[in-house]
Amino acid sequence: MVTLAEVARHAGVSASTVSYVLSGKRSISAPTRERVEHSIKELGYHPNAGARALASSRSNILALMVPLRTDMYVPVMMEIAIAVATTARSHGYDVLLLTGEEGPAAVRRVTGSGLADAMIVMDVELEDERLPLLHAARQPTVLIGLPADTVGLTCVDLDFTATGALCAEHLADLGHREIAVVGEAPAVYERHTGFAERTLEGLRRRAAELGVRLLHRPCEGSYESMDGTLSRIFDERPGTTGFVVQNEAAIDPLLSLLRRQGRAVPEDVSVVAICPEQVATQASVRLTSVAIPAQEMGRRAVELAVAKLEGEAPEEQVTLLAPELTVRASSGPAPGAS
Amino acid sequence: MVTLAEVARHAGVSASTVSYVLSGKRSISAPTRERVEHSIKELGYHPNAGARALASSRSNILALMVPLRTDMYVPVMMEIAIAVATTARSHGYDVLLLTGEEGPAAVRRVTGSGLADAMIVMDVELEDERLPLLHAARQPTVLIGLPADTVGLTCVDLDFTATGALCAEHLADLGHREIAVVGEAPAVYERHTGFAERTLEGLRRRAAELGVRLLHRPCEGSYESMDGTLSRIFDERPGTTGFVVQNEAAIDPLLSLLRRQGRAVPEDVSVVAICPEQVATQASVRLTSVAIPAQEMGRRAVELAVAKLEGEAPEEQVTLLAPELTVRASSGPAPGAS
DNA sequence: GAGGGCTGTTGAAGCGCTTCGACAGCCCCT
DNA sequence: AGGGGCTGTCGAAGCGCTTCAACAGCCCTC
Repeated sequence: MVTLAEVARHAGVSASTVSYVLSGKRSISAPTRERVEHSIKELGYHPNAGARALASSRSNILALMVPLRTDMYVPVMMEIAIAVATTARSHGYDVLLLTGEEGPAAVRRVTGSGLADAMIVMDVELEDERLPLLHAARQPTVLIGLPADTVGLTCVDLDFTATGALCAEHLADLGHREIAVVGEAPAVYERHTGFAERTLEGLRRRAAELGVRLLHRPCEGSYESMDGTLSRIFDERPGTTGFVVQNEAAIDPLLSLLRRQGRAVPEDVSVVAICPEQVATQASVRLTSVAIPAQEMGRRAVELAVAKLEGEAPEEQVTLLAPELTVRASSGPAPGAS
Repeated sequence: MVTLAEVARHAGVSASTVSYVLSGKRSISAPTRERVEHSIKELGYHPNAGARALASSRSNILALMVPLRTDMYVPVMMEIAIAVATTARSHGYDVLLLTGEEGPAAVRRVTGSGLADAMIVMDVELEDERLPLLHAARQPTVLIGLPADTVGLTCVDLDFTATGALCAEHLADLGHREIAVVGEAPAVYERHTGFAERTLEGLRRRAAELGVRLLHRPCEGSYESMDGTLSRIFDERPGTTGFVVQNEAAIDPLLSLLRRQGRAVPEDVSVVAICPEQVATQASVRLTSVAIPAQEMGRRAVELAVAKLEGEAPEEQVTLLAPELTVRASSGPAPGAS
């Protein structure tokens, strides 16, 4: 284990000089710097993380809380997590992975121990029980998702209200008068995850403005439950010609079932999905969709966290990413529309 | 920020006593222990992670390297990662998330800085460039996956050779004489990921033993590429009645395409999948499958890492989990078989 | 030519914890 | 009654790094 002191001795300078070469917090003459850098390389020196953290009260670690449950949007979560890790690295931070399992206790542990410099919290519920703790924490926090009350919080999310509105609008423009929304699993609504409710609100409001009828049904991601949900939708609203799908696991089942029922997409029914690009382009029909910008969300979250750590960001800041709808092969004019 | 010293003062004992109460490394009388514990609670004390790591040269952190690419088995990765995080916590460790992006550099950084006490590496290639570094590292390492040479390494993986054999056997038992294997994406084979090659080897060997013809085709997870692959399979081997699918993203497209072609599952063709249970049970046909025990793999990896840290595990140890094939609705007797 | 302001470097004081060796007091044995 | 072995507690020495105050030497300026 090579230490700073050994590097200093090897380079014929003091320990503090080596430290300053490393951190760049003081100017060091070129010859000295080179000598030190050479010694570092020659000895294979790596600063000890614990000692650094202790002396500087900075761990250079960002904590990321991911939901424990794997009942929803797994690929999205993974993509965000990877974007967070990658972006964090590019700013010199490592990422600590916390599962939601411990809940508020994890927040207490991490903020109390100084394990991480900042926290990024995913899968925020409207009245999330971690919020009070996060407010009280010394460390800056960034939420991916929007709680009910955002006072004093930094949040990043797709603008799901606008997303819902955009989907409603697209289908209405194509002449569809009866739209069915295949929502997330019931559990998602029960735990009051903001994005599901906001999407629905956006859909409802815009649909009402445009005089379109809307029917919302939560749905699990399985083929079976999609089958049941679909039957019930057509029983209740036989005139349904437009679908908005939010549960990405339900997309394949839906397309498959529609085909089996002899309903052609997009000739008989149009489908708009809210899902990552990859899912939209890999489905059996290339899907008209609003992309979930997972990477962008992860990246922004890290950048906000880093900015807050450097004191360059305001306490309260809600970043809503504007949704973009890409028209592909799954949506078209409503049958019988002029 | 409450420190150990403050707790000690509050409890009227010395700092070392508090430390020993916390670690349990020396016996402390009940009254003293209670007094200290009370003070800890009252002051809301949390030990400082950096100071701990410095003094004890233990960070209580496990590093987990996940692959950067999201081109394969994302849900499996996520499940493993979550199992790792959960199990680690139950042993008092936190998990540092590293992406494969940095490659060997990440290994160097983590082992050099003492950031983590041990490493768990996923997505190991047959001749992985990180292996030499891991061998040289002070920290114990556990691989999830098998490289070509396992000398001196601790590895956990599903026994993919046996998995392949099991699939071949199941279909052969049902009377299928021509089997097609829908493999992983070509890129997976190009980078020589062990599990794909081992599965194939198991399939081939057992198929040969049982006198069954085998055709292997790599395949991307998209509907389109599955379409192409399927046509080519039936062009080349019109008598194909059995399928083994390894790329879980190809499962839905395959079932969907077979249905569209008027081939009934399992009456006309049988399908066996290698995938997580959830995928098998949620598909449009409940799939006969060999489960990928993601949770089990994550859990075992952590337990091995912890055992090595406590000096209770041998240096070299390859744990191959026995595959289990569950018969569901997608496989049946070959048409025309007696 | 003296004073003031830079620049580059240093020594030393911690950061908060673990852990080793020491030791006080007690019980038990002979 | 005295010695040996426990048990429970303490003091102090670091762990390897950051950072502050101090200062030596230099160039400029008036």
